[in-house]
Amino acid sequence: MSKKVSIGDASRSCGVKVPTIRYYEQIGLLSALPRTEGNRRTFDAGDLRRLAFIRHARELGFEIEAIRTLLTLQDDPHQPCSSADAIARARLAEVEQRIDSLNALKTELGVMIESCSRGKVADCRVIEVLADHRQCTRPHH
Amino acid sequence: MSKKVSIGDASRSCGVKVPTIRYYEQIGLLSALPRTEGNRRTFDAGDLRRLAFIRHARELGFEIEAIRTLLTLQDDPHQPCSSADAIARARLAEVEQRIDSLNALKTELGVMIESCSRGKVADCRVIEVLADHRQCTRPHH
DNA sequence: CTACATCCTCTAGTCACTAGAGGAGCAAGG
DNA sequence: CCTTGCTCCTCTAGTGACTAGAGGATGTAG
Repeated sequence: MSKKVSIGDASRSCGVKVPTIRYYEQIGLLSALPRTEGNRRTFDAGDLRRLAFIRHARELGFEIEAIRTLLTLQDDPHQPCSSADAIARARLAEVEQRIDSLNALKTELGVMIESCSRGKVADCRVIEVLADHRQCTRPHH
Repeated sequence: MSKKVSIGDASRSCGVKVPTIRYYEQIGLLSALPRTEGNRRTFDAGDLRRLAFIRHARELGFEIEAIRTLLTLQDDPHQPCSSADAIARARLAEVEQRIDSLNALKTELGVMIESCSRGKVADCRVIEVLADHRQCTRPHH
């Protein structure tokens, strides 16, 4: 009934590389896809939605195991969504921490580059700052 | 002459795990460390500096190969420091990009969590947003 | 002298893919 | 019908930067 597409089409329409799709099937993130007579995988609209879901979640930095949980939740819409909420919150916390440390790093790199005299390595602040942790602008790590 | 310390002491003083130190030696990031009669690695002040340099650079997100380049620059202070500068600049650009995309992500996760009705999965915005890319607050990816 | 901590080497596992070999299916042009 | 060339298949191995564990040797404190 519904249109079936090839792995190449699925790849193009969802923006997930062909080998990655096969990998997702292999690890059971996509359930075993039906094959044509010639042993080629076929994707229906549901498979494509699932694949797009995975892609989007990966882009947001969710780990495969977290996505696996989200997918099982999605498969049973009568469960309370607190698990999904918890996963998203944990991810948010991670992201916020990462942003903080990247900001500290940005400052530090900026200082390093600014103060590089562009002469010889002997005077190079990039090397110097890396060599001596105490020169960090902030004791962030 | 200079005090020699064990791998455990080096680990504690530099904040790099013991197996990681051995790994760095194995890949040639630390040159082969002298051994005691009992075949134990010994670290002098120079080795510790080098290790601290590596640790710091890793914390700043430099890749091993970039660090290898930085270390060879450090070993020959008469070279121009433009390579070190270029590495740092490239890294800064990466960091800035990463911060931008994490900020976009943070917004998105925030919206997802905010609007989760904390009911059943059927109504859960976390799942819904992940399932449908078009609901993203910004078309950042 | 006996615990026990620390060290050694070596292999294999992690995560999420990515690359490549070697071969089969399929659609279009000649 | 045949060839060209694309897509697809499976399988194995490689990536980066470690981490875990087995199995054994060495060093140190009581």
